[in-house]
Amino acid sequence: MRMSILFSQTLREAPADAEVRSHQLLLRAGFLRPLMAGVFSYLPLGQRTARKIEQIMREEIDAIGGQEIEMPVVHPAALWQETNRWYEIGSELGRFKDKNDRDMVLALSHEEVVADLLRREVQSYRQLPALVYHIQTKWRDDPRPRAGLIRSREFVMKDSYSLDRDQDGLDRQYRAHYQAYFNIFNRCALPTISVEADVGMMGGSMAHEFMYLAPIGEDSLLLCGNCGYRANRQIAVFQKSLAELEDPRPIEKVSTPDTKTIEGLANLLDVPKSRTAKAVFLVATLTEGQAKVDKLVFAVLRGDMDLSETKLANALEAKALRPAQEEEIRAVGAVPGYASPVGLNGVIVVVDDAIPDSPNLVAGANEEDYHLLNVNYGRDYQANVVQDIAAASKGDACPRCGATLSESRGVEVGNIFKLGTRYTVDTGATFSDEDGIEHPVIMGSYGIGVGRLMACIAEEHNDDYGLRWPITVAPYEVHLVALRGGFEAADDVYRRLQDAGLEVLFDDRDESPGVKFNDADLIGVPIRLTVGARSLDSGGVELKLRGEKESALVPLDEIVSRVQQLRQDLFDDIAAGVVEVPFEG
RNA sequence: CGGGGCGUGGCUCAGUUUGGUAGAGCGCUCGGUUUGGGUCCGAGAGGUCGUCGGUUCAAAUCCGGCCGCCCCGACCA
Repeated sequence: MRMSILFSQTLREAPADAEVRSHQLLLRAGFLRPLMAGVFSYLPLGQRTARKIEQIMREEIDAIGGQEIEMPVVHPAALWQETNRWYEIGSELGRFKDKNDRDMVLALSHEEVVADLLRREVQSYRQLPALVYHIQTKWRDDPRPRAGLIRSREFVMKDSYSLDRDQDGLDRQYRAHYQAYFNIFNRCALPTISVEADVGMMGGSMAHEFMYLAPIGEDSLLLCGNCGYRANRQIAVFQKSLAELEDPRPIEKVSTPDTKTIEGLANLLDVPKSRTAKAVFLVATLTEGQAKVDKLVFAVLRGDMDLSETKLANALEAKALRPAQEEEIRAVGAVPGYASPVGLNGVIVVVDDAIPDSPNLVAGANEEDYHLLNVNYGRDYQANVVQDIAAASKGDACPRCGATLSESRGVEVGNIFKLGTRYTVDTGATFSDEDGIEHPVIMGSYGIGVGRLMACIAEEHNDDYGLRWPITVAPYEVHLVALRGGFEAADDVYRRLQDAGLEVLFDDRDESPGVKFNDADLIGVPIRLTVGARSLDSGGVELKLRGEKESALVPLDEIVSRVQQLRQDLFDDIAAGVVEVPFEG
């Protein structure tokens, strides 16, 4: 491609509303342009990198038996009503009506359509297992898009769907994806780890997320340096410190004026936070059939622990949780800052599983400026649910080995879900076994966001001058710069490199050397060639890698073979990083 | 959805406090100059100051509504 006709320009300065490094660079280098919040156009360079990432995904999913298909972006709402997701998912799901006033859905995922295909195409166990996938646009009307492609509303996703007759088959395909995903990320030179994850709106029984560790990441991860336990904080478990065993003592009301926080309470009464009970009020949206009902939920934890809203939502099978308003809390007779489950009616009480083993806690009296001493679960109040609803934190004990957990931030670049029969029962997607008995197909679903992956690669591979693409995903392999006195020779080199099958971005513009070098650094193509009077006088073409300072001078007649060799070396370097990863889960 | 910030040529911003009819740099066009790390000089094009309404002789500037964008939180590839 000749840069004189390339349909994009570099920007000297980043647009003011880009804060994240990858976002700034992708805009400045002319890979992306914004259309509206969370929606972007891909310019030629961005499109080429995205296509390369997609091709890597294609190859790796094909290698584990995937068959590429393409499913529609617009679905009839009726199909989503069958699986209930029409009712369960909120504003994130794009909805509109067609000309006949029929409800329509913009695809945010394709489990429903796969299930619909299944009930049409698959009747027999002989047709299983199978694996289908596509690479296609999704619309998720994210409440808060941010950081460019890291979190957008419209994005392209590679989503695959495994179809099996039994759990063993699902396990096999799940593990195959686990390795394929590491292969994909390694081929993109993006370091990632897998973590145990919540199943979220996909449903199902098991999920892993693939995380690129970075400060800009929005997920908190808990990691054990000793045994390798890794989990998203949403669902991470930990060994809870045990309270001293003591006999329950009688409840005692004490005056605690102006003491609304656990911190203040522990100080005032001179007890550790673990001897207090914390009350958290939330409103949970529960589905009863197709109807949504909001219920006030009272979560009780020990004062030294934080609530995991994900764990709580899972315990209640709630579709949404939000903090309760003060009026809603007072309406049930509780007093914010002095609340406790003692004596409350008409709320759903969920108690963390550390509470029954923690006797004689300090809890609110549901009366301004008073707390109760020696509150005991079972004797003084009951719960609707007793379950682990506490969030693990840095410093907590690893659930497996007891070592100290550390915390990191990560960007979720991919995930894999064991869906089981979550979608196939509702839709009647069944097959007949050898005995003619019908069973629902067992599904898994597996997604990687193309744009987010591209942004993470950009986030990982850049320096003060611009992007530094790994050769596997670089928009071009070679950036050829023509300078004064070298245009003719460069034109010849350009043709010969192309004839040899190399991908070349040729800067044939009438610009000063400084502009060209700066643009080359900004765009970040891995191999740079410079042809000018000076290089020709010294004997040929200057060859330099984007990541390195020093350059080499290569005679004109050797340039094609040298570049081919260098290109191969760069590919080999990345291939060396594609390794077997033992499955942990 | 809660909190904060911002909307002025393609981009970065000044001008708003104290109303008087819009500016700089970059980019773009033309001419010259320069030519190995964003040359320099000159000329030029380009803006209903997000939008609607109000106050006023007069509004980018003051007041109100709406829209959009960004950041922080609750949520996701």
